[in-house]
Amino acid sequence: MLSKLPPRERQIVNLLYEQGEMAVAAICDSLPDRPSGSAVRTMLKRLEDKGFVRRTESHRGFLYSPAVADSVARRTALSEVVRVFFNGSPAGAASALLGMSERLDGSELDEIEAMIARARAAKGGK
Amino acid sequence: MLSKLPPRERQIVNLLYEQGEMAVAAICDSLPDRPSGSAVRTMLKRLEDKGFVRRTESHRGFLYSPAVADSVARRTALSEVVRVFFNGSPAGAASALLGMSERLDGSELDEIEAMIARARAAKGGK
DNA sequence: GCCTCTGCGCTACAAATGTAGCAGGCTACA
DNA sequence: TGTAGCCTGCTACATTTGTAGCGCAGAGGC
Repeated sequence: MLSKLPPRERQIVNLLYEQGEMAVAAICDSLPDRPSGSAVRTMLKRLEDKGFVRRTESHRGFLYSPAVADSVARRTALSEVVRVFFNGSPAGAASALLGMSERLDGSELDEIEAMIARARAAKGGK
Repeated sequence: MLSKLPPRERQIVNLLYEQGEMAVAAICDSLPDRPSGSAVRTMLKRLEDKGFVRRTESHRGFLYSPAVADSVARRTALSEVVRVFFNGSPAGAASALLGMSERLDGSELDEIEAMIARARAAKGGK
């Protein structure tokens, strides 16, 4: 559903997913072309209305964070990429992903191998 | 750079990446809310100007296709998802990808395992 | 207590986006 | 060969986005 957002709004939501929680000033600083605070506040309002962002009162002003759970947003984003660019094949996307990273983290590789093993077991077991 | 496109334009480009090459009528049919042909043509013109789409004359009208190579677009899209949702860890994303697919294709799993092996070798070899 | 400094919510407005209508050209076929 | 059907390129216009300015309210310093 993030794909329905206009470019700037998406940038903001992306930032929030990256950082988890941000104040307006921080958002301005992290955004290309440094928009004014009020510009960002307007977007955040719209995003809040659309249900993508929620805010919590903090000691100094508000803190904004994504309203859609990370896990859900991740799933949606991955699904879209898989559908559009990998002909619906998650394994194909995973393969490309591993291929494009220069150095891979050992423990994560372990985890992936374990997943493959499990997948093989499930398939063989049937 | 697809992230700079407004929602509708992105939908169209996504379609083109999925299908490879499409006529205007087919695009209309595949799009939510069935926009009119002229609406779609306007977008395609804009996308062409922006350099995301190119068109080739066909026997009957034009055929539209993505102007940015699939491989490049894939990379870009994956990078963004990885950065935004997986803290920059491609392996993490790959892991999530494998976890979310119900049935995995055997030969692709082989390929992934081979990649892991290569990655391990490269790391150990240094 | 007063004054600055921040941050907030309007309001306003230019630019971009999303959509449709219309007239013209080319194809095919009765 | 006339005419029905597509497809195209404008042009026009409503809506949405992107951006900024203004005035107000609470937090601290002096």
